[in-house]
Amino acid sequence: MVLPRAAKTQRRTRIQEEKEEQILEAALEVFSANGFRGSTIDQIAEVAGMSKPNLLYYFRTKEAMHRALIDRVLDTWLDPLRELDAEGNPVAEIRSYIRRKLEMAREFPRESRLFANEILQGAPHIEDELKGPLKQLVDEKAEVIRAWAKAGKIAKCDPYHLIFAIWSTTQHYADFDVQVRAVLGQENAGDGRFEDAARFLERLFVDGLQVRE
Amino acid sequence: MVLPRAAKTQRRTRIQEEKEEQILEAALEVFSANGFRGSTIDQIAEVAGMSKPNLLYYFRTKEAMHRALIDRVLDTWLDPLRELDAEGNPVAEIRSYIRRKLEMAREFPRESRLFANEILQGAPHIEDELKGPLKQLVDEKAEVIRAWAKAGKIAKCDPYHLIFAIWSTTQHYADFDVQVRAVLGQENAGDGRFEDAARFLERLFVDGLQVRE
DNA sequence: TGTAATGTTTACCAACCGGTCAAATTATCA
DNA sequence: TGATAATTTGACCGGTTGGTAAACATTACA
Repeated sequence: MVLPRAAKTQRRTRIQEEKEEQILEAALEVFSANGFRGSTIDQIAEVAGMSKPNLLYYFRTKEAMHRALIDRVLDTWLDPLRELDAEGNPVAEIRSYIRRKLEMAREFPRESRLFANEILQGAPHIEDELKGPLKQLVDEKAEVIRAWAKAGKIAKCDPYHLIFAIWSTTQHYADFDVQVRAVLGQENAGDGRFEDAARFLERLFVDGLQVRE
Repeated sequence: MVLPRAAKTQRRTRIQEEKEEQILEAALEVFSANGFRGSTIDQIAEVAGMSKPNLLYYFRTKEAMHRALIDRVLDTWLDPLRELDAEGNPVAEIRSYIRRKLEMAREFPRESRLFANEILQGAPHIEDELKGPLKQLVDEKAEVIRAWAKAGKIAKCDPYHLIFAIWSTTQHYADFDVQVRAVLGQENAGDGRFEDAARFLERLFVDGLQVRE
C-alpha cells in the first residue's frame, strides 16, 4: 500500500501511536499560541522534531491536525462541568466547579487558549461542537442550577449567565495571562495569583461585594 | 515629493484624512476577526475598497496599520475605568462601571476582539501599553477600591482580581459571542442576552449567590 | 532471511503574501 | 491654465506556505 494513513489501517502501529502523540503535542503548543491561520505546518513540524512531509504523512492537512487536536481536548475540557452534581450541596458544588475550572486554567492554559483562539475568530472549525455537545451539556447543568434556585438553595439567577461568568473569570487567567501578569507586575510573578484569584472568586460568587455582618 | 507620507507632511490633506479613516475602519474589521498574523493586507484593502499599493501609500507596513489602530482604540477602551470615581458611592460606582463595560462589549465588539486577539497571542505588539499606561491606570483605581474596602464601604476583596473579574465577565459577551449565541440558542438571538447579562452581573457582583432575606 | 508494508527524506510546485517601483492619473493652487 | 504635488494603478519580486511526488530507508512478520 502506498498511503496507509492511520485512518485507513485497521490497527495502529506503535510508531503511529508515538508520532501522532508528538504531533498533537506540538500542534497544541503552536495552535494555542498563534491561532489556526497564524500557525504554520513548518512550525509544528519543528516543535514535533520531524520534517514537514513526515508530519503530513500522519495528518494529511493542517485542518486534519487541528480537528484531531480539538476532538482530543474538548472532552477533557468539559469534564469540570460534567462533574457538577445535582445531588450535592448547591453552594459547595458551584464553589468546587469554580475551583476545578481555575485549576484547569493553571494546568492547561494551552488548551484554554486553543479554544479561545478558535471562538474569538468565529469558531469556524468547531461550530458543530458548540451547538451540539456543548449546548447540550450546558442546557442540562443549567437546569440543575435553575432547580437549586427554585428550591431556594441559592439566589435566583440566570443559570446560563452564571455559567458564562464562571467560564470567563476562570479562563481569563489562562487566556489573558500576559495582561494579568503585566498588570500585577513582576513582584507577583509566581503562581500566587492563582491562589489570590481562587480566594477572590469564591468570595465573589458566594457573597458578592455587599458588606454583611 | 515622491513619498509625502502622512507622518512627514505638515498638514494632512482632506483625502489623507478620509482614506486613513477608511483604512483603519477596514483594519479594525479584519484584524479583530482574524488577528494580526491571520489578516492580510489584501483583505483589508478589499474591505477598504482600494488597491493594496494604494493602501500601502498611507501605511507603509501592516505593522504600522496595526499600531495606528491600537493607538486610536486603546484610549476609548480604557475610558470606562477612568470614569470610576473615588468620590462616588462605591457600590453604585462599581455597578455603573460594569454597566459601561458591558455597553462597550455590545457596541464595540470588534475593538474588544482586537485586544483579545492580541493579548491571547502574547501581546507582541502592545506589551509596552500593558506594562505602562494600562498598569498605571489599574494601579490607581485598585487603590481607590482598596480604600473603599478599608473604609467598610464594600466587602474586603483583592481590587485587582475584582477588576479582572469585571473585565472578563463583560468582555466575554464580545469576545466569545459565537459561543454565547450557540449555547443560548437562536431563540435568544436578539440583544436580549445583554440585558439578561446586565441583570445577572449586577446581582452577582453586588449580592453574590448566597440566599439572603 | 526475504519481502511487503510502513515510515522518512529530498526536491519540488503553485498559490499567497508583504512590499516595491515606475508610470499614469488626479487634485491643488499660484 | 499650467506646473507641481498628491494619489492611484498594474506589473512585479522574493520569501513563505500548504501540500505533492517519488525515491529511499526501516520495520514487521511469514
